[in-house]
Amino acid sequence: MPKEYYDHTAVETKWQHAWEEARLFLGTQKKGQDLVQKQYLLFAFAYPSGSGLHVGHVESKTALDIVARYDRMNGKDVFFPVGWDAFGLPAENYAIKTGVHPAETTKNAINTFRRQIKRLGISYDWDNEIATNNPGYYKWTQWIFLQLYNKGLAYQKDGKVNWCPSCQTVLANEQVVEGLCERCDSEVIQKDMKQWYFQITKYKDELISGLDTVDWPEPTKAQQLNWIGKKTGIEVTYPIKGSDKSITCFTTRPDTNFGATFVVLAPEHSLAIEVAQENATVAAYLEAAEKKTELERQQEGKKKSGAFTGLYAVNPLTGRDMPVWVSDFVLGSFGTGAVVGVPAHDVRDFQFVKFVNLQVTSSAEKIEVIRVIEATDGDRSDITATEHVYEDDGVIMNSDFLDGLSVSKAQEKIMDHMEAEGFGKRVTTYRLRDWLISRQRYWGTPIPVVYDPEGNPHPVKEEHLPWQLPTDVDFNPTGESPLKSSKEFIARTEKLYGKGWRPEFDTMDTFVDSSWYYLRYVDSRNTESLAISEQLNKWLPVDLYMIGPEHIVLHLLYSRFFTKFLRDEGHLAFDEPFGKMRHQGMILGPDGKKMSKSKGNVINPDEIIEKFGADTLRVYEMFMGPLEADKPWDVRAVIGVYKFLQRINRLVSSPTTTKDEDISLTQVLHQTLKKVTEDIPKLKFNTAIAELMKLSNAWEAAQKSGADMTVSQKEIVAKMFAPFAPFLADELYHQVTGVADTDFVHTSSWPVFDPELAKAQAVIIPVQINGKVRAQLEVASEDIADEDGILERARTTEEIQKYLQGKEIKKEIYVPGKIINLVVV
RNA sequence: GCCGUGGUGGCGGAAUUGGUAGACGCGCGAGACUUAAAAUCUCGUGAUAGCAAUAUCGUGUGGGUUCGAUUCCCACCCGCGGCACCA
Repeated sequence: MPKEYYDHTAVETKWQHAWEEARLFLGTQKKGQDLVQKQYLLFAFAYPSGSGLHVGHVESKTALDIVARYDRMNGKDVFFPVGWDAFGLPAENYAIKTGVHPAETTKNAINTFRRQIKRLGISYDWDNEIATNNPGYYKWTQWIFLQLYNKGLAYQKDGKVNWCPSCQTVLANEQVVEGLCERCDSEVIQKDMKQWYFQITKYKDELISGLDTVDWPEPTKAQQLNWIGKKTGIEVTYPIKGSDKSITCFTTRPDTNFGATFVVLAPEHSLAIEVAQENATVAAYLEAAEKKTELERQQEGKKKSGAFTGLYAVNPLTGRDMPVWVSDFVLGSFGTGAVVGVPAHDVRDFQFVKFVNLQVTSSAEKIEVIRVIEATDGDRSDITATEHVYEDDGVIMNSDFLDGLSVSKAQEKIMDHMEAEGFGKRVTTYRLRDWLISRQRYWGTPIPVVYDPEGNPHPVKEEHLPWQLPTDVDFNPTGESPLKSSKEFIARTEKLYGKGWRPEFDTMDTFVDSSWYYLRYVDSRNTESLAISEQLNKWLPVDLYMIGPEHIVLHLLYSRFFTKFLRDEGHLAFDEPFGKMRHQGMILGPDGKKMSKSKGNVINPDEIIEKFGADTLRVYEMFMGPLEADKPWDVRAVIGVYKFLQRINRLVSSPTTTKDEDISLTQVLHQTLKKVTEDIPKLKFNTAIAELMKLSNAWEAAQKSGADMTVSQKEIVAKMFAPFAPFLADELYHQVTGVADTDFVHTSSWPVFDPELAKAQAVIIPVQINGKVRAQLEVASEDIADEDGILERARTTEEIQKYLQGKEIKKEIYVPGKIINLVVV
């Protein structure tokens, strides 16, 4: 490094230690104290992975740290805690591979993360650090379980669960990705087990309505809504011809029911199973369908298959006989497990008809396609190809008393009619299912339940909490819960509850741990309660939550459920845990692809810090682009930021050559201050940094002509850098002001810009002829309202005159302060 | 297939209640300093044509609205993320 460069390592370690020594950002819980203006900033609970901090962590942590430092300088009470989502499968899998105990792995990983984060200069309040594997924490995870249990919201249920043969554990439906295990990509099979569930569905309607009260990105809300999946539709009952039986189908499009021409049962439907007793074709089909995995059924989605039951259902609207088929494109778990087919207005139905009509021999068995909606372009032609299937809005036709109505009006009318005639019943369905929390794993919070000798579950007594995770455990997978191998665990249970009693051997889904951590922070060392109400209601809800898009559905939904439950229990006085939420984008490798070890495109933050310093890493990542966008890493651009910080250091720390302000430089300074002040709360860090770069350019130019900033102006510059490059900023602040090393730029107050100085002095107004810029007018800012005068000037400008020769001005447009357009012919 | 989201120079990006497209940075080119290099500084840098002034084109593609469109409307193409054939 050249001599004139400041030594980033020396500067950064110096201030890191000075802040630590001064306990600068600690003790912010403020128990028993009033708050000026609270600002609870929360970073998504991080899993301390063995590979250490990732540049993606750096991005979101830095973004929040900028807000934290800025808000503190603006006099707010900032609460910015940190903790670890420390239970989880990776540590257990690592233990299985290497024999190193998960507790050991986790401790080491946390130490690494802690060191890296401190080196980055994130101004966390480490006093409140928590980790979910700490008994002092999971005591309260278990306590919440007991509260849910007492209210009947934690219950056991038998049923098919997703079983991952590799992880040897059960997965929630939500954790199965395209039939594969979310974590290890093994194919998931179905298995019967007794499991613990939380009844999140109790809150389904409030989980919907609460979204109206939070400041979240709209697409995030939409994803939550889709996940909950509230749908209003109608169950229509069709009698079966020549029988006293009937089939009930659920549909959201009853408006198309005059075009219904067939019915399909899921292979799991009871009637299908009944028919299979005497119909060999159907029996064979059911057998084949049962063998298919969820994945196969998905993959074969477009390739329809099925078997005819020989039955006909009667459409009461038309009197038409509708053949009843069995097909696995209909899901047994959704609606009623039976669907009425309208091939003209549903692509899947049309494809099924195509399959059937190729299959059957007699034309009487072929299924008809009847159009009942006229397209918005007036198209009423027959539907003969998949591309013509019309699923959109339009005008109803071929539908007796519905003809001429819009889709939505027809839906209301037909549902009224079906209910009045007694063959339909309006129903609301939800996609959301209860939350399966049992895991047959070691490295998690033990479920606080014991079983009496008859096998009946009983909650662990509260005085026995924390119900400790045993350590004498063989965590190698055997297909059974690892906790079964602990002698201590069983002995403990018998000692406390009696001979023949057994503990629950399953642990909880780690999503349970992370569904309430934001509550614990505000009173993190409390041994009597999960946190006292006064602290909870003082700090929460969270004012800014920064999480990656991968947590949009599950974590948020579960956290919101816990918050609502604890509110109902009287512990919380708010309904939603996270007021404002924003997402950071992904930092991609230099090749524009997602970073991964296998692609070899991973950028290690430690290396960047060593070469260029934490300030450079921070400023670079903030300068890459908008926070929420995915951005590729550019190795060379990092150096550009490094040089920029070196230049700022040079400019601020060089001897001040003037006492008098240079007015134009002062104006630029205040314009910069205005922009930075406005951009930080909007999280528009990339443009704020661009503005600071412009300032350094203007400053350098001013120096060449003999001008300089005054000492107090340099102080403003140092303060503006404090949120972005906190180490350099403190170094410069001390150089400029000469304050003692026990004072810090981070405890100084944010400078206030002068609106007069920040205002542009003169406005450049482009003059267009027929929309093309031909000249520019410089107009003093006090004159911009003078429309006539400005238009006159525009017309008489020399460059404009030549375009007006022999032409007539048809129209003159003046947008004050923005543009002039002369329309000529 | 469905849902969401995005597409702007060689690259990252800036600018949208419709008003000079390309701020800022990277890269590249030329120059200054230097024995030389590094570092630093200066100038230039959307494309095409031209010595130049300048002209024309230009924000994924094709239309439309408008005095004026990256921004609004319609259709389409491509990338990314998510997914549950959800009736």
